[in-house]
Amino acid sequence: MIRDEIARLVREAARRAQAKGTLPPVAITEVALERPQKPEYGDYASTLPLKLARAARMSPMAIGKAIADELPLVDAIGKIETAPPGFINITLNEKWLAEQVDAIISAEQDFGNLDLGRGERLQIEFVSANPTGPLTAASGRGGALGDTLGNVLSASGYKVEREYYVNDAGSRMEAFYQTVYARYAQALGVAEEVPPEGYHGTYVSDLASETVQEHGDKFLKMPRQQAIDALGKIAIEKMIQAAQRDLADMGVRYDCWFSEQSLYDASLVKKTLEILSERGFTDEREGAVWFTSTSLGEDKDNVLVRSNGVPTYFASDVAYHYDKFFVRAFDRVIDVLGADHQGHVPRMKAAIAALGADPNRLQTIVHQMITLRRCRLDLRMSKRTGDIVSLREVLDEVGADACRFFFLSRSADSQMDFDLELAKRQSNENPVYYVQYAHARIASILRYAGDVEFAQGNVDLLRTEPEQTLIRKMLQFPELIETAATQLEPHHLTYYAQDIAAVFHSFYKQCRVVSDDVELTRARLKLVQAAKIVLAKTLRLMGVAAPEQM
RNA sequence: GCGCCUGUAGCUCAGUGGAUCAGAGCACUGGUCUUCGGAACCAGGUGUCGGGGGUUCGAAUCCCUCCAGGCGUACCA
Repeated sequence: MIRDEIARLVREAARRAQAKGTLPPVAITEVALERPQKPEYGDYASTLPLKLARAARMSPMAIGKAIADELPLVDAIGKIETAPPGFINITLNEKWLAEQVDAIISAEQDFGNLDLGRGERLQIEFVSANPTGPLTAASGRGGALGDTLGNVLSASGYKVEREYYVNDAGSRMEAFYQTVYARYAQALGVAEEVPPEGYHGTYVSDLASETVQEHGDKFLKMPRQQAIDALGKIAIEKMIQAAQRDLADMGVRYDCWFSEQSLYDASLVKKTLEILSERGFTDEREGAVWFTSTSLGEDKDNVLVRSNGVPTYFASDVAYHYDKFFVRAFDRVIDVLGADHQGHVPRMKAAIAALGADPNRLQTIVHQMITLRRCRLDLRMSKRTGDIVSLREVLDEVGADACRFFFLSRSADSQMDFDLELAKRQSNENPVYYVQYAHARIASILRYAGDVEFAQGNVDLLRTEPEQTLIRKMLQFPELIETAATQLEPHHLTYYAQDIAAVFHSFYKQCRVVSDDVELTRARLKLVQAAKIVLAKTLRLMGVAAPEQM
């Protein structure tokens, strides 16, 4: 991308200045170009002179001049200026900018794609909510983040696999199974109590009656424990399918739904425990098996196998990550977690190190909690009490597009309030509609232009300020992808989408596209076409629809 | 107690390895339209960047500390 190209030129210019002796031979630090916010400072600015000043024992302005003198005036660069206290400001060339419209059109949907990943195999795991209840609105945040990040990383040259870890094993299962059995029995008029540690939400009753409809009372006729297991499995299957539906309706797709139970079935949990043990990272105390993470700098050890012989969730999760790093051997793994699981991160990293892999191959995105409100009241989010707002409800009320956009529009680090009533009431003012409207408007212009043939349009005519501003904004797109991919911060997309929509609307207001001037019409149709490509791609990465009309 | 995250305009929030960092949207007020979609455009900001210290030529950004909130800190997941 052009920014990196210019950074390279600046670095080379500095080296040339050193070769000539106009700049002392000090180490050239990384040339990071900034994007000035004021147009008069150009498109890119280098602070290299300020950074070198101390070591070079020269005034930053003099360094700036020495470097600027060596900068070649390539096609892309229109103007080079040094500005106090020591900036090198670079303005892109108008003609070159105009020509980029053709470049965008020919790149089409590949515009902005990068090759940061070089084909590296990367797995991103997200949501992975317990299947013992419906997905909550909170899962929507993980879904939007994970899916969008997956899109961005794919566009950045990674070979991405998306995965949902299904916790279909472990101690919560039994409580859920018991609950299903009780509700099933109740649906058939048999008195059974939901255990206190069971799941009290009404959805279990719904599941039970559904099962009665499909299977009748046959489970009451078999041995109790057998019935509990059979009913439980049916119910879990239904819950998983519901989760798949919810996420699909939000535009989230997975390559793999990975079963926790399968780790036990394949004896991978056992094997992983053996490896940890062989490598000297386990200890037996009070009848339990511990992972001695303190030896790896952790503040505490963690139980792998309880004194009753049952492995903990942590044990199977270590096995799961063993599978990720050693069996399937992904180069990189990203786990998207809610803040309520943040404590899991350090011990998981320790476990990966203990297994013999570089823990830096695991990255985590810990997103903060969301607080749901309805009519100013906080809503609890617990599956066990059943007092939840489901993702389904949010999708139905707010719509998938607005929902995704909203979840994405804040950095994962910040908590967010989600007032359902507000989200509904404001839906017409939601930024997502502003962005989609810009896309629909573009589509409309292209429809209006009808059969005007503009493939041969001369983009060199696009020299006015609104046109050039739009082009500049489009050229920021690859930089945006890079930021989102390297920082793992998809929220920047929503801001960019609003920016480019605003710049387009402004251009539209000032520049008549289809007019009597045939040549200008063709050139501007090309610009509009390019804007459509960029806007549509931005929306697609976010998983938001780019409507032709609305 | 300890750990992670957060505190920026009335509200919701951006601000990518300091300088060219005081920003956007919403809300509010006032303008713009004889033609391509007005769900639009243009104009309007006196904010101790939670408080206080520190480093520096320069800090919303880095360090320390205090305050406030969220989440962790289980032989739960």
